[in-house]
Amino acid sequence: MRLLLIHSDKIEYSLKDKTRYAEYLDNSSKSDSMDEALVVFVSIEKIDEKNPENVVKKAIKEIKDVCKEVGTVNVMLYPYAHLSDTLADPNFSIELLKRMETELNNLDGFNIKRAPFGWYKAFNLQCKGHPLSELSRTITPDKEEDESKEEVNSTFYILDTRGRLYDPDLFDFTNYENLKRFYIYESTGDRKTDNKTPNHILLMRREEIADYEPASDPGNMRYYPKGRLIKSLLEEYILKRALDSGAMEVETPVMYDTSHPALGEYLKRFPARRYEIDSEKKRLFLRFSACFGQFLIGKDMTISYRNLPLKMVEMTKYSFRREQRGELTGLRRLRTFTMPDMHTFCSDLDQAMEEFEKQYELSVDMLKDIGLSTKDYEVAIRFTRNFYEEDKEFIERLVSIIDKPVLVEIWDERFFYFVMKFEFNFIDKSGKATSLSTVQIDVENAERYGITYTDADGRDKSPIILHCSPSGAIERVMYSLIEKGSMMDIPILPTWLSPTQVRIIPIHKEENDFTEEVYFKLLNEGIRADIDDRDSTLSKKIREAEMEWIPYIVVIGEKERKGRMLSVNIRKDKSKEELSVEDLIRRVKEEVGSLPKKSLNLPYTLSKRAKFV
RNA sequence: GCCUCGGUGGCUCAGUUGGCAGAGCGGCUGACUCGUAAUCAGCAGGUCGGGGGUUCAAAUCCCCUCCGAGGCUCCA
Repeated sequence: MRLLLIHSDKIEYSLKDKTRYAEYLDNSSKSDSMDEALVVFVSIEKIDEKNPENVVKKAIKEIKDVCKEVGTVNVMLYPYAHLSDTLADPNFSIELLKRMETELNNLDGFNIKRAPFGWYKAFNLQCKGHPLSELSRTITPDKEEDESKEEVNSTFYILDTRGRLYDPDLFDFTNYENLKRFYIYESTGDRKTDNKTPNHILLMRREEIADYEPASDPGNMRYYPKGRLIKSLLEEYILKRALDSGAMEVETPVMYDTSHPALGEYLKRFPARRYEIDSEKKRLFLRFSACFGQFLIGKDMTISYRNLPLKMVEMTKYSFRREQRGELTGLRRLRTFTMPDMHTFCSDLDQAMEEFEKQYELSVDMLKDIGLSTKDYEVAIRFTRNFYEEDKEFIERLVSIIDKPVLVEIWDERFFYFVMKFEFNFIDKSGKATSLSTVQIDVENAERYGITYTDADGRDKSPIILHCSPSGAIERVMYSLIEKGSMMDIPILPTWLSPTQVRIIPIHKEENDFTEEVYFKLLNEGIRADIDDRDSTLSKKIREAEMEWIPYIVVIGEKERKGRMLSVNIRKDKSKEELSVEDLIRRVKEEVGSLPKKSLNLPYTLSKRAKFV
């Protein structure tokens, strides 16, 4: 809806001819006028049809606010098509205008008039000409409130490793502080925090990992070289593990037609807020996961029961969710993020559960490599009551894999498109829970998308689909690692993810040759090393290397040069050791193991490095 | 989106009842040639987030707006 608001000394109009869309009027109202009035010229637009209540509400608020500002209570609503080139259907527009009129009339102390719709009119308007006397407003509807906003009836329990289900209020949370915080976080509205900026936000900037980009939309970050490196390593690792587990990598579009039948239905069941963009003929939305892309591929495939379980994966760069402004927090919650999204078509529930368990174990294992052990997150398993009664042992097995009590949520009946899901939740210092890995058993979408496989009996059947993000969003993994670091006595990243793995600090110029020799040996072994060649003191260089969380700091002075040994500060255990270059190489390589290696994407001498922050 | 709080050199922040925009770090220049968490001195650097208003005078008061943090809500 477009509004042009003119604060006038007087407005008067008279009707001339009808257009095709003229609303019916008796003869009494062929002309009208109003003194000292806010004239509101209105164009109702196509997009308003999506959520009329909401547009009316917002428009009324605007008009009310402007009236207050200019100090008038007289309002003339004046339909005016020329403010927009995407007009709504005329019948819809008349209804909407009438509604605005009614709503305004319901406000106390206002005098409302409305000019008729669909007539050629002559009008005279005397604008007051003060600074606020001419205003325009564009009102767009919020996305229609989700139809699925009804109450979900569910009950929380704690399930321990011996298969005992507890009422959380009766469970002894001693030694399970985080589980307790997670339960409180999930079950109550109690989200009290220390009101401080989260550690990872301070650190992501100080460590030159990521930063806000005010020139973009909120929740869209920029990544500096170190951040890009960490992110890229994680992406590579996570994708590789998914492929190794048998998934086929695909790539699907980031935008889709809002009016596609299957997508429209799904949008209602997954009510994430979308970014929308206009193309010539279509209104498109940016994907919030790779579900549609992979389902649409699946629909066109010819699948035999012999092919199942069948997995597709995509590292979605990007997924978009237009989260509410106040929900965005650093790397924890974004509007644009990177997420591995894997879907597995399974023949039946038995196969789905078998796969579910494998993917659960895969997730545990991946997080471990990434540097998050089972101590670092809490497990939630959620399912319908039926499901639990029929498959108790299955759920108990999941608990035993994690080997500590988990939070269980039991839904009275199936409410979502899935019958079961788990998530691993990182709990940060301020008690906030953030989901990382998750798998859902979807019993609805195969049918909706027309995905079928041919079973042994020759009949086409709908598969059950697993949705899996084995690590959760990459940015969230980074958030968790940084937050975890900030809670450690000596913050550190896993060696394979540390941008600089070895910092070499020569003390005098005389050590330059040996320093370079060490550097190139490390480089040749695929180890990310750099040299602090700046004109500064040793203490200061050590301090700065420590603040960068560098796992190995090598100091080279006269003694080392002559003995061809290295004095190495090992951050992990705060120790200092004398190592040969070969020993150092062996240690680093051992720690990195088969995890991805990438070259340092910064100049290898610190004197060449500019500051990003 | 709503509520609360905030935005001052690249960074972190001070700036009193409205009255000449400051410090530390970083950068640059020079000195120091250094052995494990900040060597010393000098110099440069600011449309006080943006727009409008009040005022003789606005970083400071008012309005609008953008951005950030926390909360509500929600999630990968």
